[in-house]
Amino acid sequence: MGDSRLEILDIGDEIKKGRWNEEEDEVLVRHVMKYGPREWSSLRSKGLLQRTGKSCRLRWVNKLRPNLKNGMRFSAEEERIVLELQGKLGNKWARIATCLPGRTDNDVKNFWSSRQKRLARILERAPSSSEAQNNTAVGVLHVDVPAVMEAPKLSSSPLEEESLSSLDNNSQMIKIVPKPNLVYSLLDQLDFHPAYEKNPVDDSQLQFPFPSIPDLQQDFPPALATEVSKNFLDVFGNVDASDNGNLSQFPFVPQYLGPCLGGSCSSGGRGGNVNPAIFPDGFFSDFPADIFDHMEPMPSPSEWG
DNA sequence: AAATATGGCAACCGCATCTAT
DNA sequence: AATAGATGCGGTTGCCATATT
Repeated sequence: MGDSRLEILDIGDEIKKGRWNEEEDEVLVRHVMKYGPREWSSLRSKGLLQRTGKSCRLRWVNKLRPNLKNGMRFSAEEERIVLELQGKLGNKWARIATCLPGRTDNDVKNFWSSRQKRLARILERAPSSSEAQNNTAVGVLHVDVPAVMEAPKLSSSPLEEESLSSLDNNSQMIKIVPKPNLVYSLLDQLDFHPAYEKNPVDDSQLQFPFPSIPDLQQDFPPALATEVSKNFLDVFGNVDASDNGNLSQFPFVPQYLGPCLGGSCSSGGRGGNVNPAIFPDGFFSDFPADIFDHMEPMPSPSEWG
């Protein structure tokens, strides 16, 4: 293939498709650090990448966004949640993913479809109904066990070992699976620091030291929270570009509380994962489940005035 | 050892919805 | 209100690694 940058130059205005390389990831991450997760099309219009805006967004959302559980198998609990919610909601993968911190709609979709394929094959091989009548127990075992109760394989790959080891024992904080390259070092900055502000920043500013999250919380008490850049919240609260409505809930019902608290995934808009890096599992378990039901949503940003 | 099947995943496509003008 | 562009979602495809025959 050769140097991918030359490749991009060679193809002129053509759209590049297929796998992303490290250089492209780097450009994309820098874009997000500067402008936030939005204006995807500008990457192409500025000649930075030969990718469509959609492709850029997808790459960010599915692979580069902080706190994704890349390389980790679905846990038994995650599997249970997917099964339950798919039963309730149908194929609303984005909705289901909001209840699974670190998982994307694509993850959930892929998980479900491979599960379905597996089930279909098992059913294919299962004894016919007449055969099953002769040996019901075997038939049931073959079909039901893998479909509903299959135990998760734990730590089946080196990558997964690495991922699991990155879980904090007490807080279950999730960190990016470490990869020794520039993209991930940039992402490390994104993970813990506000790498960009309302206005685009110079590349020279995209480096340490940034204030830590606790520092920011001190610096931006709730009453001043609207001063915190939307870009910052987009990343740390996993808010997507169009999530103005969810963002509006900050600070009283922060985005990273997610739509699933209180036992309901049906309220709330798109996006909105709990950010485990900020609020570890169990953080809210001390509160009554319906505590947030009694809070009124904040007006949307357009109404902030 | 080679061929085939399977699982897992990344990324594209078309359509729907949202937002800005 | 109409339109275009941007974004989001769900379905689908194709590639690659691994397991099985």
